[in-house]
Amino acid sequence: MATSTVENYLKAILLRTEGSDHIVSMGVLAEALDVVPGTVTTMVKALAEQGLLDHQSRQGVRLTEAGRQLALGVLRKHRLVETFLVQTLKMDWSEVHEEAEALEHAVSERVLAQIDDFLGHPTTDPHGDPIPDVNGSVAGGAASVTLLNCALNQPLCVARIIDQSPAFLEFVQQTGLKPGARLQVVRREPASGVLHCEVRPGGEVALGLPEAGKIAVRSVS
Amino acid sequence: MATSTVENYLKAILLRTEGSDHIVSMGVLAEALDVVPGTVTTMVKALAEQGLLDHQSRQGVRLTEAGRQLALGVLRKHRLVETFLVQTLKMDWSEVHEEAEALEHAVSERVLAQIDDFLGHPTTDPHGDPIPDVNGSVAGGAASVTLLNCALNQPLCVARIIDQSPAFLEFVQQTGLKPGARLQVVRREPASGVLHCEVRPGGEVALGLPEAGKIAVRSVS
DNA sequence: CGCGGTATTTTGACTAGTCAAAATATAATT
DNA sequence: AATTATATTTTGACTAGTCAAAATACCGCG
Ligand SMILES: [Mn+2]
Ligand SMILES: [Mn+2]
Ligand SMILES: [Mn+2]
Ligand SMILES: [Mn+2]
Repeated sequence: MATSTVENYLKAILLRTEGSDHIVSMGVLAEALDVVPGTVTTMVKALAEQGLLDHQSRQGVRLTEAGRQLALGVLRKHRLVETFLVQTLKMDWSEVHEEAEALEHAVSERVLAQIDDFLGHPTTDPHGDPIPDVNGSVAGGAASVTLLNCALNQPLCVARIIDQSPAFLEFVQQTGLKPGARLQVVRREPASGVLHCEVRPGGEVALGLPEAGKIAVRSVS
Repeated sequence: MATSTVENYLKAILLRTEGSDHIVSMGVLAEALDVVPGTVTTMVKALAEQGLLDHQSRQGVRLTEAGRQLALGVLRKHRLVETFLVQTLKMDWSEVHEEAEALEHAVSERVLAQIDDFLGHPTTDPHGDPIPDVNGSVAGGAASVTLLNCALNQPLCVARIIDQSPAFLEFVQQTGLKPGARLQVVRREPASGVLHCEVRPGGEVALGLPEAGKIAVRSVS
C-alpha cells in the first residue's frame, strides 16, 4: 500500500496539473505540502523510481497514468468523506476539509463503497468540486465562468467555490453563497474594486474582485 | 499528538490489564502487536520516558493514569466507529474490527462527537463490549457469566462476544448468537466436549466447550 | 548449588521522511 | 558577457519504528 505521505504528494500534484498539462515545480509542491524544497526533490526521485511520476531535473514533475489513478482514488475518498461529514454528520462546512485530509488515508475501499451507497452516489462535494467515479473518471472541468466574467443581471447559480481557505469558506457560509444558491450580479466597479450581487434569499452582497473570481457560477434558465 | 503506533501500544496494554491489576509481559505485547520482542522493549522504554507507563525490567508494564486516559480515548474511538460502521453503514459485523483498527487513529474528537450524537450515545459496541464515555469511565466489567457456567434451561440473553477473531464472529453471525439474542442452554456433555443450546428464532446450536466460554450471557426475566 | 531453558534486553543495521545548509544550475539584469 | 538572483539539488544528520541475532538475566529442577 502507498503510505499517506505518498498519497498526499500525488494528490497535491494532481490538483495542480489536472486540466492544464502543466508541470509542477518543486517549490510549489514544497509550499503545498509544507516541507522544505530539498525534501520534495528527494521524495520525487523515489516516486519516479516507483513509476508514479515523471521528473525532469530542474523543471518539475507530472504524474504517470499509474500515479494519476492512485491520486484520483485519494481525491475520491477526500471528496466523498467531505460530503458525508456535511450531509450525514452535519458538520460545519468550513471544517470538513481538514478532517478529510486525515480520513482520506484511513478509509478503505470497502468503507468508501458503503459511504457512496449511503449518499446515493453524489457527483460533487460540498464545495461543488467533482467527485471522481470508481473508475477514475472526473466530470469534465466545466468552463470556468465566475462572478468576475459572467453576464450582468442574469439569473445564476453558484456551481463551485474555488478557494478552500477556512476564512473564505466562512464568509461564503455567512452570506449564503454556497453551491446551489441563486443570485445575479448587479454591477462591477473596477475603480473601487468591488462587485455587488443579489443573493436569492440573502440580499445584497459586496465582494472584492479577486474574491469574485473564486466563485464559479452557471447560468440558470 | 500521539502517533498511531503509540496509540496501538497503549490500547493493547489497556485491553490486557483492565480489571485485573495485571502487569503485561513483553512477549504478550509482541504477539498482540505483531512485532518482535526486542521492538517492544525499545518502544516501552520510550513510552515510560514519556510517562505513559511504568516498566519494571524483566517483569512487564502497567499504564500510568496518563497512559490509561489516552488508551481509553482510543478504545472509545474504536468502539464507536465499529458501532457506526455496523448500524449506519450496514457493514458486515465480522469485518468492522479491522476497519476500526485504522480509523481509530484518524477520527478527530470533533468527528467522534458527531458520530456519538448521531448514534444516540450508545454504551456498547456491536460485540457487546462497553464503550468508554467522554470522561474515560467504562461501565463496570459485569460478572462474566458465559454459556460454560450458567444455569441450564433458563432464559438467557447474549451480552458479549469475547473472542474477536473473524472466523468465530462469522460463526456467531450465522447461528444468530449475536448480542441481544435470546437462548437457553439445553445440556452440556463434558464427555464429548459439546454444548447444546436453543437459540430463539434460530433453533438448536451445538458448540465446543472452549467456544461456549467465549459467549457471555445475562439471565433475562 | 549448578545447569538448562525461556523471556528479555542489547546491539547494530535498516527504511521512510524530514531539515539545515552548502553546492549548483538556470534565469534575469545590468 | 558578466554578474546577480532564484530555484533546485546534494550532503550530512536526525527521528520513529522496526528486525536479526547475540548477550544477559531469571526461572525451576535435579
Ligand atoms: Mn477538501
Ligand atoms: Mn491527506
Ligand atoms: Mn474491535
Ligand atoms: Mn489501531
